[in-house]
Amino acid sequence: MLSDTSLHHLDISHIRSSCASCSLRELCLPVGLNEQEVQVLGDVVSSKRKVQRGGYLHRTGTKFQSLFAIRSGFLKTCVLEQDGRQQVTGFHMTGELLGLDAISTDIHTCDAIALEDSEVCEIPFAKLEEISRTIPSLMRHFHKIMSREIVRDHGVMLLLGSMKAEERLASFLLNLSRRFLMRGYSESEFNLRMTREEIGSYLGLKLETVSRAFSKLQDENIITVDNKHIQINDLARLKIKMGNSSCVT
Amino acid sequence: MLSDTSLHHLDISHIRSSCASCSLRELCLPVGLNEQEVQVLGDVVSSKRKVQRGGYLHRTGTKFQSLFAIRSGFLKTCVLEQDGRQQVTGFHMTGELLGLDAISTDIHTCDAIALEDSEVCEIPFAKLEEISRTIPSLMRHFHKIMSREIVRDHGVMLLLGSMKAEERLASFLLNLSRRFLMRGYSESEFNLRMTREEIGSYLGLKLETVSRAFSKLQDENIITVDNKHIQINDLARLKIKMGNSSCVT
DNA sequence: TATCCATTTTGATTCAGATCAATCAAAGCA
DNA sequence: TGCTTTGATTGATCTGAATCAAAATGGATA
Repeated sequence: MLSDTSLHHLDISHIRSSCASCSLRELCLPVGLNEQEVQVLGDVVSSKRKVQRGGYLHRTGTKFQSLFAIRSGFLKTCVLEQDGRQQVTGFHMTGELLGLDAISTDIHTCDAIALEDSEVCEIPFAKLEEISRTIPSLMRHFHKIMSREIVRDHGVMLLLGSMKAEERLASFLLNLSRRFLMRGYSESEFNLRMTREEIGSYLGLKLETVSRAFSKLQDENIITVDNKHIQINDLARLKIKMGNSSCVT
Repeated sequence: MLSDTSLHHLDISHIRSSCASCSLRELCLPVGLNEQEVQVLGDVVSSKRKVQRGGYLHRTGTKFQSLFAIRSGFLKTCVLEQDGRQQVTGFHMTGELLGLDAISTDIHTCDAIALEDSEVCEIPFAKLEEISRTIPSLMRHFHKIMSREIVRDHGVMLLLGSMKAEERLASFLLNLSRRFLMRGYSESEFNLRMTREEIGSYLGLKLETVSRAFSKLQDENIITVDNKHIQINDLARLKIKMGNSSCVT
């Protein structure tokens, strides 16, 4: 259902970075590059930037210059309408690439806000396009990342268009679980970085509904909730929750 | 709100195509290329393909080879879950590019089905990547198209996550209206190519709700509905319908 | 430590949209 | 020409989530 933008499941352990300002190893871009190519890429990834919890990485309407690769931390992206309506379009963690939406018009179409102190590498997009001409595998990889974002969004559309509250939450938790696992963390126990309201915005639900769905899953002993701390007790049953509204008793 | 994938609002009238099999002029790709570059691109756009109404352009799970640029006609794309749940992810018309989701894994992640007899140009993706290395403006443009698709999807997410039935339908109609206008057709009068059920699937509503929303807008004299034929009587009021659930009486 | 504010949980009530069902219209076909 | 199928409309009823409201919890800070 929900997938994500990074390619961390690919093996990048063989890559050594020679970039001074920013360890390329941790980025999602250098997959499959040789030593020399990584060096070229290193020159592109110009600078490291820190964003405090609550701070903006970029704002809607501002000029687009660079993509941002998350080195550490946790961010949300959200779009807002003129009438004040707001929607969280994604939660983003280490290794993922932000700013892809802005390529279209050279203007950022969403806000990116840190949900905890975060660190990103800035990747000037013009330079990235430039060198991707000489490194086909980099270009290829970049296209896959963009495409993956489209696939992810289609998954969210399916979720928003056809799932019930509890299914949406199950889907959301399983998505987080898998992404934590891919990064070497526990898949069954983690801390949420976002509020119930932010989860609700992402899932198209009100915060009270999110809270009730948490409580319901806890009552069924599928998860244990302690405020932001989540323990998944029964991954299998959580998966069942996600995908069978139509055939459940 | 809902945007689309093409770049037809850009002026491409100066472009003359020398491609035998397929008039490039109508595609979304050759924007801003010179004569010689268009010729190079022409060699890439290998073949024209017809898809009958109801026929598949591509199916979920099949190997990805090519993007498809729509020359004429109207198609829908839809994703489906193992449990049979289905969701229309988009409606696509002349000049738009299909298949972007498949770049990610080299496998199509959605079905593309013609809603009327359609014609597409097949663009082998490997070749497109190849020549985009030598034509920077083409690469640039391709990136913008992908990014635009992401922005479009975010718009749909906002719609599905926070709009009421009537607002969703208004947004949908306005989106179609604008796209018809861009292609030189009437913005106030057109025929829908899809059923109420398909509209419902796209908008996260049941077909009865779509039908009721049509009737409601008609009762208010904002549109006139005759089965698939839609006349927009008051574009301004339709726009108001779209964006003010929170502040309306 | 006490206070304040944000967040979360839970309950009661309401409502928009789903569901169930009937009717109607148009299109294809024997 | 009647028959069947598909799609659209409309009505009645039901239900899941929103809304309104209150209480509980937690974290930050003076």
